[in-house]
Amino acid sequence: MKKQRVYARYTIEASLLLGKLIRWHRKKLKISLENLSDRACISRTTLRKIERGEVTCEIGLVFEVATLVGIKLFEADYGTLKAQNERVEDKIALLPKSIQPQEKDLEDDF
Amino acid sequence: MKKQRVYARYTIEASLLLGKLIRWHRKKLKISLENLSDRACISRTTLRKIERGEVTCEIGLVFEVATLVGIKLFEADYGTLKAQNERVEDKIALLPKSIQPQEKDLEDDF
DNA sequence: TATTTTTTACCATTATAATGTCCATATGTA
DNA sequence: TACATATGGACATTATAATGGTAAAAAATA
Repeated sequence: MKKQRVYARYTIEASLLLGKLIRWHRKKLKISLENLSDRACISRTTLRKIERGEVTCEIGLVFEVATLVGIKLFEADYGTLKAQNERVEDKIALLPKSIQPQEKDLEDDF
Repeated sequence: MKKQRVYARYTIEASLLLGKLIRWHRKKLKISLENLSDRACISRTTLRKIERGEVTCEIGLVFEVATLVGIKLFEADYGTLKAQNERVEDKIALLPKSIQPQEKDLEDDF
C-alpha cells in the first residue's frame, strides 16, 4: 500500500528535462552508462532512473551526475552560484524571521 | 558506519541555492513553514531540510515545493519545459544508441 | 554473421530518507 | 510584559530509495 504521492506536471517535466539533458551530455561525451555511474559512485540502476527523470531520486545524486557531464545549473558556474547564495541570504535577512499568522484562507488557491 | 558520500562543491552550492530560494519565496509570500509543508504534503522536518539545501532530499519533493512558491526551473514555464524536452529527445535520437568502447583512460580527468 | 559491449529490465536486500513527536527557543503581536 | 505562534533541533520509527546481482535484448564492430 504505497503512499501514492502526486506531483505537479511542472515538477515532472522539469525532472524529466534534467534527466534527458544528462543522457544527452553523456552520449555526447561518449561515456557509457556504467562508466558514468562508476565515476559518480552510484549504481547503474540509479543512473538509469536519473536519466529517465524519475522524481524519487536524491537531488544530490542528480546534481552530481549533471555536474560530472558538465551541465550548468542555474546557468551559473561555481563562483556565480556562491555569489547568488550570498545575495539570496541577504534578501532573506531583510524579511521578518517569523511569519505572522495569516487571516484564514485568504488565498486557498495560489 | 555510514557510506560517507562525497559531493562536488558545485553540487552542494547548487542545492544550497535552490533551498535558499525556496525559503525566500516562502517568506515573501508570508507562508509559514508548516503551512507550506502541509500544502506540499510533506513533513515540516523534510521542508526544513529542503530549505537548508540538504543534498539527500528527493528531487521530486524539492521541485514540488519550488513549484508551489512559484520558482521557475530552467527559467521556463510548463510549455517551454515540454518543448525543450522534445528538442533534447530529438538530439539524443541523432546520437548512437550505444556507446562504443573507448580506448583506455584517454580522459581520466574531465 | 559472430562476437563483444551496452543497454534495459527485474527483484530481494540493504541503506537511508521521510515521518511524527516532543521540547526548547525565538519571534511578532496585543 | 504576556500570549500565541513560528522556528529549530533531536530522535526512534517507518517508508522507500539505492544497491548489486542475474538475465535478456539491442547495438556496434570485426
